[in-house]
Amino acid sequence: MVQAKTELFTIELSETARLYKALSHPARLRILQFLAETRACITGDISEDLPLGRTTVNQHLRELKEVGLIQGHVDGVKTNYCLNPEKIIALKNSMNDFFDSLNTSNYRCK
Amino acid sequence: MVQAKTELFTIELSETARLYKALSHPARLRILQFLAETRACITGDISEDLPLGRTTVNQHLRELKEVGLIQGHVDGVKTNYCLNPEKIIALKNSMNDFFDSLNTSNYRCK
DNA sequence: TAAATATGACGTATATATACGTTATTTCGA
DNA sequence: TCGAAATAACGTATATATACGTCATATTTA
Repeated sequence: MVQAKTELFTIELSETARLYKALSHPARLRILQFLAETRACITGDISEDLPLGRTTVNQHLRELKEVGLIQGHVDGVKTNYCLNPEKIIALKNSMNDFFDSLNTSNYRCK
Repeated sequence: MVQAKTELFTIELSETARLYKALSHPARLRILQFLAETRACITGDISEDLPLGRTTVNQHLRELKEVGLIQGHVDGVKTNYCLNPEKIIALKNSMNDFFDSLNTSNYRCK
């Protein structure tokens, strides 16, 4: 086996890393911004706003949904996507916690 | 071509995504914490602290160095690694800016 | 009811990431 | 000076990620 060593780390670290990974692609960041701007929770044709194919965008949406950052409500043929504010705030806090844990305030090298 | 569509997005978004990607692996998060704890800037044998081989750790270190989150000072045969506080703080701010830009305070779905 | 539309699921090709062995290089100490 | 020790560079195998075409399904609406 070459990978999957992710389990050898703290659950907390792994979970944090998983969230960062969800944000590690510009398309997904853009999708989040887009959903925030048009809080109308527009359908999957967010693809109109992106230089990517529909299926690709759908894939990114799925990834964001998997980590809970967005939600999708089926409405007939369409699917309304929207942010999950609670999760977003939780993520923000988690990030700040991590950075605070680094505590670089008095950090001195060497 | 199948990938490299990263260039089709804002430089800012791409850069932000690149930073998140640097944080998307538990080993790299752990390395940052380790460097923060033992602010002695211990050598590359950070590998002692990780369930990974030396070369793998070195690779992660290189990635962190590439985005500027850590620095490496050669000291004879050894290399002293340490955090780059400025960059870390900048990253933290960048993250908060991004999340603030989402402005979920009055977000309402649908 | 039939055709159009919107999606998600599935499959696939290519690019990256991850993990690590091996080798070359550099430096310190005997 | 020579060998040991610490690294970085390089190469490679496997796992994931990315992008997209195609197809099946479901919902409208004509």
